[in-house]
Amino acid sequence: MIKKVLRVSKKGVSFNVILNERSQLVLHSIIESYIQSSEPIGSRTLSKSIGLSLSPATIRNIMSDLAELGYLVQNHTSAGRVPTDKAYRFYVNSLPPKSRVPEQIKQKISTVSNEQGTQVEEILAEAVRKLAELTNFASVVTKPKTSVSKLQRIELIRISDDRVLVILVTKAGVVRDKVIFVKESPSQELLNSVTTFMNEKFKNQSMEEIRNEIHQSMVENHDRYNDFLPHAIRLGKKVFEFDQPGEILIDGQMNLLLDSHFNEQSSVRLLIDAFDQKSEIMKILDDSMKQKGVRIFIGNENDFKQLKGCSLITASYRNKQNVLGSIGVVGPTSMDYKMIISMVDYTAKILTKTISEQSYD
Amino acid sequence: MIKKVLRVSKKGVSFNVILNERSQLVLHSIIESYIQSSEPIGSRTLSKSIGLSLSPATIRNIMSDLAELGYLVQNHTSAGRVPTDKAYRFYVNSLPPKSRVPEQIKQKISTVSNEQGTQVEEILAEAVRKLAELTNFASVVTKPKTSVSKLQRIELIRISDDRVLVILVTKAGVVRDKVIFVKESPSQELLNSVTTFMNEKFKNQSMEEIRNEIHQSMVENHDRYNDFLPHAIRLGKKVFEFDQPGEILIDGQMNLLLDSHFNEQSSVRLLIDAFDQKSEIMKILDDSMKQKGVRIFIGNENDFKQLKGCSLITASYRNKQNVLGSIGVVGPTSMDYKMIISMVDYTAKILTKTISEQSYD
DNA sequence: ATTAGCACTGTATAGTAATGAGTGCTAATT
DNA sequence: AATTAGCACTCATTACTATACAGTGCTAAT
Repeated sequence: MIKKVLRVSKKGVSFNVILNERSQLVLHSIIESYIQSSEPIGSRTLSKSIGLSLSPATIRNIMSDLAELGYLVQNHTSAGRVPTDKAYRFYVNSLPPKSRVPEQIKQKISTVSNEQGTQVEEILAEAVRKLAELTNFASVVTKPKTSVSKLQRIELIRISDDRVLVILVTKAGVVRDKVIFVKESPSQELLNSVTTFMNEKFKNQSMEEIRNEIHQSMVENHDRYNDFLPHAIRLGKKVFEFDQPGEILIDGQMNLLLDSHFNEQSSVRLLIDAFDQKSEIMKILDDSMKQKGVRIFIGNENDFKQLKGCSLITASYRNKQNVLGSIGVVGPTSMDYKMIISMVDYTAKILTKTISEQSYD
Repeated sequence: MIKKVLRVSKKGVSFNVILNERSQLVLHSIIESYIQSSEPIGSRTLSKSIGLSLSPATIRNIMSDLAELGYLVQNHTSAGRVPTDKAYRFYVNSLPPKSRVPEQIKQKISTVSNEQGTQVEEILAEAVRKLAELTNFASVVTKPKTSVSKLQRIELIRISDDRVLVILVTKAGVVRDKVIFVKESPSQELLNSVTTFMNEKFKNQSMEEIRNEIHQSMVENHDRYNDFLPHAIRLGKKVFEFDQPGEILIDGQMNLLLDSHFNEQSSVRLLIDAFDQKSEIMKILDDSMKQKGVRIFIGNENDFKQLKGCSLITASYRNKQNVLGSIGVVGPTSMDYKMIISMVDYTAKILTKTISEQSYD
């Protein structure tokens, strides 16, 4: 027992040792093998498959060390060892920053609709579906945040005495509609004036900014203007209260249920609930928007218990001006990271390209 | 062998005999018991639980007859018998036309949003979710058909040189938007004229009618009018090409995967595919729109193989004028029909009520 | 027409033994 | 000092057997 700890601790000062090259290689091999087969690999087989000519016994020693450092666990005494989240983290960190996407995969992803006139939401739906299909896991995408998105056009349409239909078009090409209820029963003429006014005033501002500005106006200009403005402001307030929760598209949850890694345990229920709630997943995705490139969340790294045993690979997509949202894949921690990462990355790029072309500017 | 057939055939002329009362009662009991426990019931247990005092042996004889008539099957020699689709059909037909919905269930369903300003689609989403949750099966609803729905308002908005945003609002309260591409780069003034024109002309007509009328106009008025009309017509044509496929919302597919009736067999894959395709399910739902009240499709009755082992309970919902769509539940053939039927029925009614209130007229 | 009784069938369950993959440790080897 | 061979041990998996049991079908008795 003590002997082993010594053997390892000799390599460095701290116990959180940087593994020597050989250990790294062994760990790497174990992980890749496990990713491929989903089965623990034994010392003998590994000794053959690995490049170095090491005897099973040596490998066993190394594995024992790795276990002690928390990279591997043993489900029961006589079973092979299985990588931990820590191991996967080590693995993805050691991965080359860019790996090539196989040409055929590229093609399949590229077919994400570049037809003219496709709505952003449809594009997202298609992307997320493709991703789920290709990876055989679940895939997730956030819709463009209206709050950061800039206003392209607003329209108010009277549809009945007490109802006004509001249409917001953002620069990102997202159309959003909502019926608001009003007591004043405004005429279409009034609405038209308000519309023109708003389109002038709020041109090129983000929803967030507009909302703030309206809030300001309500405080400052209270009862100071003519008959028209209060109307406009009151309407405007309602209009920009546009806050939809759960703006997220999911596809391929089924894949997870059918995946051998999950259907054994009853943890599936939890996972489903996680998808149902959306909010937690949303949080992670939002988080990943703040950063460029691919982000990887492994197992318990996100302190969201329900995703135990899952990894999340995400990448953000944007248009010419803004980061709009992020798209990702949820799968077992033992997923094929190389492949999934490159797929997500590539899909996000295609999304960015397609949506930029559709944007209004 | 022959003896048994005789015993049965004596009761009536044809072999598709109307069961005598006692046989009906036995069959009924078997089915209800199976629905409850999902396990084949033996002659002894049945003999006790059933009201009539019949010995197991007699029951066995009756069961044997029922089997021969195709109401029951035996999975293996020494197993109890299990109801067939035919049995379920018999069962639901014998059910009283209306059964009460338990008060607490009513309450849960009733909470389907009656807030003002909720969009129809959100209402549907909520209903279908509730239904899935309460039944623990999958639930399905078709969105209101735009084609039969009457036009409330149309709006054309220029958002860039070559793009026009079309907003259609139907009387049912459904808002639909689409970006169409135009070569002529029409001014907003022109669009406004077209809008006014269309709103006048097509008031209170169904989409279907409008489409036809436009088609007519194109043939008849070819080049005969002033500068404006051709524009309008050409635009109009594009506008009313609005034909979205797969207008269907699904919830609770997961429930089916987790249901003991399905996760054994690999037929789950098929079921999932069925949901993915949507078109077949759509067909059944559309079918059920044509008829009032609750409809029930048991197992292979719909000649749609993928739904083997499933039953579908549907009911249509409407607004004041039209039947708009239908909502339903998909579950195993051994579902609790009484309960599910009343739930679907009640939900459809609530939907009708809620949507009627939201409709514009 | 109904029922009691008995033989028969096929599933499910538990217990047992054999197999085998894998480890941990010790002693020998390099 | 690091590596390796060898051996004992553990534990999951599999196959096999025996037993129990739920249920039927048939025949003969009521």
